[in-house]
Amino acid sequence: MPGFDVGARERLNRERVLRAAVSLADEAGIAAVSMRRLAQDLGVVPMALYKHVADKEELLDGMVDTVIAGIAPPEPGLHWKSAVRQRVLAARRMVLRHPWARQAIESRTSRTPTVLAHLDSLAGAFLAGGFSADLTHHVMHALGNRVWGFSPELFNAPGPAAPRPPAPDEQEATAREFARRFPHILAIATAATGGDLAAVGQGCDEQFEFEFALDLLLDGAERLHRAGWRSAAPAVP
Amino acid sequence: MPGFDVGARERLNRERVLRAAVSLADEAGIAAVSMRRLAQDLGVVPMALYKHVADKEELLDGMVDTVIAGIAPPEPGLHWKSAVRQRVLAARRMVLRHPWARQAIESRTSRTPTVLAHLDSLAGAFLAGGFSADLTHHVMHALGNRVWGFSPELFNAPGPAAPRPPAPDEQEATAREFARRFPHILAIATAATGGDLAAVGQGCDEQFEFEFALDLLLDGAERLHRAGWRSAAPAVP
DNA sequence: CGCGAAGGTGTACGACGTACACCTCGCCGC
DNA sequence: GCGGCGAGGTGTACGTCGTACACCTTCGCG
Repeated sequence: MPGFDVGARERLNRERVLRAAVSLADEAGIAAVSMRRLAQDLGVVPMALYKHVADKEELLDGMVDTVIAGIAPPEPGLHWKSAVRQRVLAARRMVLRHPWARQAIESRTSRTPTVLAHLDSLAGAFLAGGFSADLTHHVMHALGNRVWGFSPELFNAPGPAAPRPPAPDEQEATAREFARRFPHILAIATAATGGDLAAVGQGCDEQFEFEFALDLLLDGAERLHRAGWRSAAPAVP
Repeated sequence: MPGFDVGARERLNRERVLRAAVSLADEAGIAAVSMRRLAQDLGVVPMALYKHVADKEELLDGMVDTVIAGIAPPEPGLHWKSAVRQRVLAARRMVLRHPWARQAIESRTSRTPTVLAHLDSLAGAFLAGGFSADLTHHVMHALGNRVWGFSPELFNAPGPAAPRPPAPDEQEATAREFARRFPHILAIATAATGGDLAAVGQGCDEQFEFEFALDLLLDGAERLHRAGWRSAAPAVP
């Protein structure tokens, strides 16, 4: 009965594919995003996706694009530092909503217009604040991945599940061994918990670390800017 | 004829496996490192590798370990800043020798003893310089991936080959469009080449960017240290 | 009404990681 | 010498992946 299929799914298009992929990644992790699984979620045969997306790489690019496009622009008329800060923290909120985005962004190689637009907006804030293009360039590099709202996890990034919970006695032995081999790590890890040794395992306040680093960099930028920083002149013509 | 196979390959062991994997990655890229291909290089059947390595994850961990273990420690008795700088730049030389290491490190989730030893040594330099554990902790986070000798590539990381060389006329149109949509990017990209528009495509001086960021962070750290920085005290007991 | 293109299908191929059962040494105490 | 035992290497097989290619269906438009 053609024309009668009540629940007939509407046609696919690029946007529906990307949104489904983002949802799938949100719910089941980026590793679960395979062409086959995604097609299944869309009630369609795997090869159908290839009519809307060149290949899996482009799918990932599109997913990253989709979430980056949702980063809120800062209010207009802000001081450059606040503008940058707002935009970066907005990016961070996005990354916290889509934890897979961190890894996806890191693995992307091409720079799509959406990605460029974000970078452009950030660069624009510095330039509007009177920074030289030169200094802006270097400061953006100094920010690094923080422009995407994340910084690398230096210490713990335990996967879905920790390998195994050790027995209490061997845990004690392990801790002693750790303290002997990596005393400085122990010192700074303990510092993060205010001296509470037992709390060391839980990692640190990521948000604080992120803002600490962001401010360190922005303050450094401000100091250079005020000091009239310019890159060493190349050989004069 | 047992006992007669003149060129009999000696037995495998974990180290031989890891070294072969590193060589393979050096020569053919990290994507070429599959259990099957690696086994072939070693003249052995794929499953043989599993007697020396639990699974592919552990292989990658081992490869990262192998190269990190080769990072030169800084000379003793250095000022903290020089010590950190030397060790980080040594890490960078390692990453430049093994370009795949960047991606591999980023994708690793577990922190092996070798990895911890590197971090510990770095933390130790700050602490020996009189930094509080607290400040050291935050500064290490601020350094982020730079402790491994790389910073994220904000702009170009073209894969093995650029997608395709556009015809000159459409290139001109593309450039005009780019300038219209991303004026700030254009400004800072041009700055990096000293105003040479034609040279924009080649990216920037990565080494310079790396050291710029590193120094920005280290100088910021030094300023905080000298100012007697301490994290906001938690509610007093 | 008919046709061309856009969108969806079915089948198939060659990778990949790795579970599991097996074989084959080399070394050990006897 | 000898029996056996454990570490190391093998063979086969399964399920998953991305995607090439030929095909069919549906829709919009002249």
